[in-house]
Amino acid sequence: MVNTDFGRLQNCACFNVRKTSRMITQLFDHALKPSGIKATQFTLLAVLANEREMTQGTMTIKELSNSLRMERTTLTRGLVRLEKEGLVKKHQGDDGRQRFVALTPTGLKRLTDAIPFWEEAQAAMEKGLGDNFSGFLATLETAVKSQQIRL
Amino acid sequence: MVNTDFGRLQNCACFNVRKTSRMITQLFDHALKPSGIKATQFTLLAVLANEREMTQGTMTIKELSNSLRMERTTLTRGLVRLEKEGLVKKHQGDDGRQRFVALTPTGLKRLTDAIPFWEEAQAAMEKGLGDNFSGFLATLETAVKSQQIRL
DNA sequence: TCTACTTTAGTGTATATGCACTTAATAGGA
DNA sequence: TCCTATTAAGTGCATATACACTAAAGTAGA
Repeated sequence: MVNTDFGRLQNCACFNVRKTSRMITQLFDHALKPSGIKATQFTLLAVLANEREMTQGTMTIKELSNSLRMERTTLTRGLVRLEKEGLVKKHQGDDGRQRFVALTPTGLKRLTDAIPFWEEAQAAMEKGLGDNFSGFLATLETAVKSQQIRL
Repeated sequence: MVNTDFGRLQNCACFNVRKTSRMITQLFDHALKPSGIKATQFTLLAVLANEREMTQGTMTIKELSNSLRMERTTLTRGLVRLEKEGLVKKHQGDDGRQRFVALTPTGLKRLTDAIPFWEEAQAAMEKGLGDNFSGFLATLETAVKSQQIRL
C-alpha cells in the first residue's frame, strides 16, 4: 500500500529552511542595495575583517570554507568576484598550495560603509522575532552542529 | 568614532540561516541522489502532489510562487527543467495569461519513488535535533511570518 | 632520490535564485 | 469600441551553490 499523504512533506526541514533563507536573503539584499554588495558578500568581508581583528592574520581558502561551512569551490567563485572589485587580495605563502585571503583597505571601507544598512535588516529581523531572536540563532546553530559529521 | 567590533556580525540572521540552509540542502541532496531529483525539485513535486490531493486542481505559476515563497521567475526556470524531464506539464486556462502546472504520471511516480530517500534525510534531521525538531520548524515559520510584508 | 599518496586550489558544468525588463492577455473606463 | 492600466508569465543577466574532475605542490616511505 503506497502512502499518498503528501501533506506531511510540508514539514520537510529542507523546504522550510530554504524558504526562510530566501526570505531573509531578500530582506538583507534589499537593505544592502545602497552599499553595492550583496548579503553573501557582506558575510565574506565580515568574516575576513573579524579574523584580521582576532588573529592579525589571514586565512586560507580552506580555513575560510570551513568557517563558513561553504563548499570550497563556491567560496572560490565568490572570492574571484570580490577580488575583481579590489575588495580582497590573495597571497601565496610558504606552502605553495595555499592561498591566503585578506581584505584590502577598499574592502574594509566597503564593509564598514555597509554596516549601517546591515543593521537595518538585522533590526527588522530582531523586531519581527522579538524575544525569539536569540532562540532563532541558537536553533540554527543546533541544526548545523547536529549534522557536523559531513564537514 | 567608527565601530570596528566585527565579531557581532557573526550574529547575522542572513549568514546563519544561509549556512544552515547549505548544510541541510547538502544532506537532502545527498540522500535523494539515487532518486534522480534534487531537494528543490522534490519540494516542487511535493507541493504539486499535495495540491492535487487537496483541491483536485492545478495551480498557476503565481499561486505556486506564493505558496513556496519563491520568486516567480526562479520557479519558472525550475519548472522548465521539470517539464523537460516530463515530470510536470503546463496547461493554459480560460485566462490566456495564466499557466496551470500539474504533475504528470511520471512526475508522481518519481516523487513517490523518492519519498523513502527523503525520509532518510528527514529522519537524520529529526534525530539530530531531537525534541527541538518541531521547535526548529516553528521558529522558521515564525521568522517567515514576521516579515510577511514583502510577499 | 624517486615514486606514490595526500593536500590545496581551480575548472567545467549544472541547478537555484532574483532583479530589471519585456511580452501577452485581460479588465475597466471614456 | 478603443485606449489605458493591470496582471501573468517569460528573458537577459548576474550571483550563489556544489559535485566531479584536474592541476600543482608537498609528504613520506622504499
